[in-house]
Amino acid sequence: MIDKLEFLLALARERHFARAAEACGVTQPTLSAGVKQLEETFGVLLVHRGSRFRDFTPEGERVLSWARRIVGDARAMREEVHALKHGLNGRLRIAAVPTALAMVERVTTPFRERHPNVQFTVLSRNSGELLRLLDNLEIDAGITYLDNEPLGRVATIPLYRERYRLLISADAPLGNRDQVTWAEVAQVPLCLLTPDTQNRRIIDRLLREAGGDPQASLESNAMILLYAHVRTGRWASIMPARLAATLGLTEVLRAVPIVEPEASHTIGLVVPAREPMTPLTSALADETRRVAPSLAD
Amino acid sequence: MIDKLEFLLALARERHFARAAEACGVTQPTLSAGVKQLEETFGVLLVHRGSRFRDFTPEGERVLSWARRIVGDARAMREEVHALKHGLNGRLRIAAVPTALAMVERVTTPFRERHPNVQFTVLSRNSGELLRLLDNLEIDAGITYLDNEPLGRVATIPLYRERYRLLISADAPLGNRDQVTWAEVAQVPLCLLTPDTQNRRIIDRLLREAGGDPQASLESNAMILLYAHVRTGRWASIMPARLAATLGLTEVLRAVPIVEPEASHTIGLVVPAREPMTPLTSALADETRRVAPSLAD
DNA sequence: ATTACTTGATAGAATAACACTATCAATGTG
DNA sequence: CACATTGATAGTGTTATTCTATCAAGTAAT
Repeated sequence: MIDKLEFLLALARERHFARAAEACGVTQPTLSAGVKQLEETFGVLLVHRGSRFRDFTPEGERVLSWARRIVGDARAMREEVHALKHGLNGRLRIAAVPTALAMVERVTTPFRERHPNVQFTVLSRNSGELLRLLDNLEIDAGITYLDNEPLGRVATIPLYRERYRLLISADAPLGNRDQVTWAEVAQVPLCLLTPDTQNRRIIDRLLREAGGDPQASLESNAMILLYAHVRTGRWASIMPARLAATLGLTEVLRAVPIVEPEASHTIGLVVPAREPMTPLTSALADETRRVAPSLAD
Repeated sequence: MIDKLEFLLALARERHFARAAEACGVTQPTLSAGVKQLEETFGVLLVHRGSRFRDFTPEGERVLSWARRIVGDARAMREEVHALKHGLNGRLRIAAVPTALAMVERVTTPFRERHPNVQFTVLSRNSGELLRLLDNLEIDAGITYLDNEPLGRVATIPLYRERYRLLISADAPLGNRDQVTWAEVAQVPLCLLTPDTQNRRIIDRLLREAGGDPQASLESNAMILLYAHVRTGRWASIMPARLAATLGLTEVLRAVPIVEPEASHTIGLVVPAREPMTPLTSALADETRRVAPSLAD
C-alpha cells in the first residue's frame, strides 16, 4: 500500500508514468498497475489520462495529500527506529535560498560537532522551488524567507534577519558614503539575482517604492558570480549584510548601509509541519534554535 | 506494510498473538510472521517474548505510536475518498461515560438530520477505558469529562457543564429542601456508579472535602439501574442535573441542588488529535460545536 | 495525408510474497 | 507429572507482483 502511494507521489512530481517509474526503481507497467490498483481499492479514478498523463482528479489530489503525509510518516518511523539503535545518522537534505547559502554553515558546523555521523546535502534553490521540494519530501528542511511571501503548511524557526548593503567600489559616485538611500541606489546599475528569487523581488520592491525603476545590468542565480563581478570594483550589487561580511571586502570594495527604509527580512529554517518530526529534522530544528540567539541583532 | 502495522496494533490491544490474529481475521502464524517481518525490516526486536507475549521493547513502543498514526491516516484517507464519491456515510463509533449517555442524543439527532446515511454505534464506557479505545482507534470519538483528569493527545469540544442533584424521595429527611450541602448529603446512603467511573471519583472527592466518608449502599456501572432503584422512592442518588431532567421525576422523587460548593465539570467530545480529521469525525465535531451553545448555562 | 515518435495500457511468464494447516517446543498449572 | 496454553516453525498451495515484449492512441513533422 505505502509503495503504491509512493508511486503516486512520484507521478505527481514527474507528471509522467515512465519517469515516475524510473524514479521509483520499477518499470512503467508496474507503476501503471500500482496506480490502477489504488484506483480500484478506492473505487475512484485518481488520474485523468488521455493518451498521456493529464492531471489528477479531485479525489486524486486528496489521496495525494494523504499520501504525502503517510509516506512521510512511514519514513520518519524507519528513521527514528534506526536512530534509536545506531544513534543519529543518515543524510539531511537541505535547500537554501542563494542569499542564505553562506549562513548554512552556522547551523551545520555545530550540528556536526554534536552528531558526527550525519551527512549533509545542501542545494541552492529559489524559495518557490524550495517549498515545492519540501512538499514532495525531496528535502528535509529549507532555509528561506519566513516573513515575506506565504509558506504553506510548514513549521518555521527564525535564524537571523537579513539587512541590505550596497556593495560598491570606493571610487564610484556613492562609494565614499556612510549610508545611501534606496532612491540613490536606484540610479546605480546593479548585479542582482534573477527575478525568480525572493531576494530580487524584495529589492525590486524596495527600489520601486523609492521611486526607482529596477533594472539589473547583470543577473545570475549564483551569488558567487555576482560577488566575483563586484570585487573587481567595476560593478555594484546589493547584498545582505551578513553575506557581505562573510565574503569579505577588498581595499576598494565597500559595503554601504542602505536606508530609507532600513529594510530587513527574517531568514530561518522551514521543516514539514509534522508532529512528531523525524529525529534528524528535529535535531536540526534544535540546533537552529540553539544558534539563532548568537545571530540576533 | 500497513497491514503489518495493523497486526502490531492488534497485538498491543490483545497482548496475545492468537487473539490479535483473530481480531485481524488472519491465523496466528500469519500474524507472527507479520510482526517478525517488521522486526526484520527495522532490524530491531519490537516484542519481548518468552514462551508468551511479554511486552513491547522501547523500539516497539515507538513503532506502535507511529503505527497508530499511519493506520489512522490510511483509514481516514479511505473514508474521505469514499465520502467524496458517495457523500458522508459509514458508521461512527462513539463511547460515552455513563452520566453523559443520555446527552449523546443531543448530538446524534441533529447529526442524522444532516447526514442520514451515517450509522452509529454508541458504547457506555468509563473514561479511562474510553481513552484507551480512542487511542487504539477502536472508536472514532468519545464523550467524557474534559476538565477533571488528564486526557492525553486528543482534541476536545466542550458540550455542556455537569451539575449535581440529590435525587431523593420527598418523604426522606432531606427530601423537602430547596438545596442541600455536600456535608449533608454525605450522611445519606446513596446509589452511585462504581469507583472505576470518573463521576464516582468526583462525587467521592466532593463528599470527602465536605468532611464526609463516601460509601455507596448500592453501586452499578449502569445509570439506568441506579435510576430504577431511586424512582421507587426508597433509595437516593446523586445525578447530573440534565440527566435527572431527562429521566424525569415522579410525584415523590425530587432533584435537590447540592451546594457548598456548587460543583460543576465540563463534558464534551474528544476525538483523536489528528489533522486533518476523518470526514465523519470532522462532521461530528462540527455538529457538537453547533449544538453546544444551546446547552450552555 | 503520411510517417515517425511519444506515451501509457495490456498480455504472458517468472518470481516473490502471503496465508493457510499441521505440528512442535517451551512454559505454566492443577 | 499429566495437561493446557502459547507462540514458533515447516511445508504447501494460492495470490500478488514485477518483469519483458508488444500494442494502440495520440502528436508532431514532413
